[in-house]
Amino acid sequence: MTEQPDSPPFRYTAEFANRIEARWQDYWREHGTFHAPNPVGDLADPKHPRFGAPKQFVLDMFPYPSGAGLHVGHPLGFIGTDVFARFQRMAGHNVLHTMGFDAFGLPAEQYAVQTGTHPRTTTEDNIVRYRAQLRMLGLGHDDRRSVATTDVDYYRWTQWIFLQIFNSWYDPSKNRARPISELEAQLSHLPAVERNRIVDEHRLAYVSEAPVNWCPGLGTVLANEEVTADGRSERGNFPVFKRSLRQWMMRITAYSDRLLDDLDKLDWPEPIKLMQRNWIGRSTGAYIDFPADGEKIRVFTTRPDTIYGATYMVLAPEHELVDKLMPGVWPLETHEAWTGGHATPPEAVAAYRAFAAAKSEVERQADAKAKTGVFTGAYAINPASDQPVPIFIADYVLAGYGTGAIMAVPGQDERDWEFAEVFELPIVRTVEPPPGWEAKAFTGEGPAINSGMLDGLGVADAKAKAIDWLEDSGYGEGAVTYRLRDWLFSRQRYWGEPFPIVYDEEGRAIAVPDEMLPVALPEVADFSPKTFDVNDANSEPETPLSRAKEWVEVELDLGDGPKRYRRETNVMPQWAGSCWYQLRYLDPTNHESFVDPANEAYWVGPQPGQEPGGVDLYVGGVEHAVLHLLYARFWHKVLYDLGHVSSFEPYYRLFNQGYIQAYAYTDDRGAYVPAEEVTEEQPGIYVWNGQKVNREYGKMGKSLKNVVTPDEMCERYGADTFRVYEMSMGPLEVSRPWETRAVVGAQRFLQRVWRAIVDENTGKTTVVDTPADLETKRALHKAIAGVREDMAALRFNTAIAKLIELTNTLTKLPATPREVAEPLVVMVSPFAPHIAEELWQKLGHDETVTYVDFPVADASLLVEETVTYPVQVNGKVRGRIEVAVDADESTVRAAALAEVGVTDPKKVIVIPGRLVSVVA
RNA sequence: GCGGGAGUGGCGGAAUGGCAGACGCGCCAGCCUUAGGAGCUGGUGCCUUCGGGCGUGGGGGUUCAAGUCCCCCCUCCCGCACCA
Repeated sequence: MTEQPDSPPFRYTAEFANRIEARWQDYWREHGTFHAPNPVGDLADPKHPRFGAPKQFVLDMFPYPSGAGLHVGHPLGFIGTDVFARFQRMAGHNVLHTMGFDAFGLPAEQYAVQTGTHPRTTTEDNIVRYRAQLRMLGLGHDDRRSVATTDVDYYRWTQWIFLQIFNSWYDPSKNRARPISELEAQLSHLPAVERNRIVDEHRLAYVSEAPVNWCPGLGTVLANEEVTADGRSERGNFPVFKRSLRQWMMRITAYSDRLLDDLDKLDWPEPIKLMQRNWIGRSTGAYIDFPADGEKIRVFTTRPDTIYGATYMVLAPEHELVDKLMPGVWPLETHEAWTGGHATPPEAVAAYRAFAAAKSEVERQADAKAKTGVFTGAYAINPASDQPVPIFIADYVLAGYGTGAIMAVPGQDERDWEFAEVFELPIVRTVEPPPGWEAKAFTGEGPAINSGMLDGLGVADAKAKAIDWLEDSGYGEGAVTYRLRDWLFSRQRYWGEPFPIVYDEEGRAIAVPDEMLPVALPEVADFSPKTFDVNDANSEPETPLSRAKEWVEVELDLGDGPKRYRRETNVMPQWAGSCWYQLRYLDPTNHESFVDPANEAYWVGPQPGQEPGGVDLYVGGVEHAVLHLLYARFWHKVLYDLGHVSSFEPYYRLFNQGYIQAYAYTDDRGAYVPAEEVTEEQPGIYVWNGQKVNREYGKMGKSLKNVVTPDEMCERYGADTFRVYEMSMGPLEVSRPWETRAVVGAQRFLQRVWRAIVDENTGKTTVVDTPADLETKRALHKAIAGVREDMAALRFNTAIAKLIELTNTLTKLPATPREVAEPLVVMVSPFAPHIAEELWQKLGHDETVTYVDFPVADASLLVEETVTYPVQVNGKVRGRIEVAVDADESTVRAAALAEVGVTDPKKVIVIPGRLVSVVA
């Protein structure tokens, strides 16, 4: 943006802003302005003005330093936390705010593969670039505390925490994790081999052979949370297949109840809590065993009260008992519809299995309405009614949930009803529907019928009695199941934390002892993963580290003399590093432990009114609702159980910022055209280069040709303007479109602030020491009261509106009184810190504005002398009256009636200070 | 299908049940100016016969008073998706 040569030399232009911004950024760095003092250790500083003050730990979600760099959407949350952090400093808090980098993971590796450079090189370059972009925005970070997950000093502790998890087990009787040594002690009477087997089966991090999500396109397995509903990888959108593979798992399911119940103690948005609750998916009910030909078919049900209505059973097609129970020939008089037209049960079952396996996830969901299945030829006995019930297989029963088998109760379950209709199975209602009920299955509340001993009981009582009966008779037991599965923790990639695990000759996983940490990621000739055809479900994962032979084969002395071991060649998933980073921020230079207990207790320990402890404000996007946020809570709880931290939740208050989105434009061929060059010729008619183009709304991205970068905004307007614009364009939690041309409004505001205090021609301050008039004082204190409230509630957009209003009253004055200028500068400083520092200095102060007290409103100036009441007649404003603020109700009433000329009102309502409503 | 969130000027958005549209963009008029992607001042919901009328997705309701509370419906976004 070019300025006229004759513009005044001290006008607040973009160039001018850029000059002072660079200067203040240097100042902050040199003075360590944003260093937050720790209670103990390297970062303790008793001379700091906030040493020992009440703390505030303000945290941004760990960014991934992408090769594409930042666009204007990325810093929205970062600026929000910075504004809040600066406000909290001025409100007297010791504020910890910093930023590190979640730098391991697939994208870095993929980018490195594409460019042929080492992931470390690209990652470090990206971090450098990211840091420069962040610095330019004037973020008040304590840069001493910044960490990257890829730092060896950092992942040394990630490995240490992994070993803590590996070396512990969950004791259900104590409902917490305990050191594995305590389990070993309990089992000391057993022979070593058996003891080891039991111990290894109980570890919170364990190896298991189990069906996992294998993604050939990425060459790695994925966690359930990383697979979308339609069976594709969240990253890259490649097909994902279920394969049974030997993999590392984390026993997060042991924590299901605590992860669920402790949500109630957190200050999080309800939708996020709900998403976690749904993901964990606790259901309470019972296991019931149905005898069948010498076997027992165990089902899970949430409605044990309806057992008398179980008229058939359904197993998942892959259920292990199907082959055992299935007879070679159909029983006599088998219903034609049940056989699927096949001559024998084995043929029918094989055909159905093939049919079900061929369906994609998408097809299966699309077909959810039409129930399919086939009779196995076998019968079980309903233990309550003693009736034989046919056993079907059907794909509406999922192998992965509950026991992979259900008792079908068509009377009280819509799916079972539909299936029963298709296969002409008997339907028995065991809960009496309300009179006039004409629909099919009835899932509501009502008395039990056709249910023997349960008849007449309500649903809850019937459930309890049914469970008692099951437990007494040995047919089952009350039970709770969860949707949550254990967390698949290994990845067949290069760019991740190596496991601190070796295998001995027997193949037993053994922890690398603490003193041998870190296990550094070795250099390899080829760090690219073995790639496969994206649809090659039968391909075998091959880890890049397995090719580093001299690293894999290692001789170690683990206490019983030097022996040969083989290293684990999987690496940890990207989520590992972000499970605990906020703790490392607290004590980043500590070499003795991952965080000193005193520093942990000070920054995130339990507080009055904040029982779980944790970060005071955590800001980030909603996309991590069930991934990072669930994993990090789990790790934190393990650390808590083992006594390493005093808080039992990592993030006390969570805030989801919205996204900045953008318009993109396509021409007739569907090709994107540069959004910057598109003009709106008429409302709704967009033109580029003389041709009409179509507008779409969504993400910002290179391929959409609509990226706007903070770099370019800083250059064209200055960082302060950019910050003010982003904070003023709407509430932080709401997504909204970017509009470059509107940024100028923020610049005009800062220019007016500048001009209210500084002469544009001389650069000298123009404030006067004469007191402000009463009206101006009132405007100031009204602003102070409002801004303070808005800041605390993260309502930055309305806070800025109030500052603009205050500034606009000042521009009408011949000169700005100092007693208004100073608080204005202080209140502006969280949003526009550079210009605020510059103005603060011009007002004669030597020190940074960072630790100046935020103004407090004088309550006496918030009350006006007179108040204007609108007078409504039958709900419409018909006039207004001005009366003394302390006028009593009858005075107001009389004045109001006189004003609107009503002599005989039916009713008059006076709302003190608000309005008068007359019913005529 | 279930659950959650949201619908307010041309646009982003303000409004403890109490004057709808704060603040900003854009637009209009004026000032300044060498012809402005600059600055300043003022205006700007819609309709109007200039009295006023109508307006917060639609329709009902509660109330002196509803964007806000209640009921029904529509649209969009997000999550889950045959979870037994």
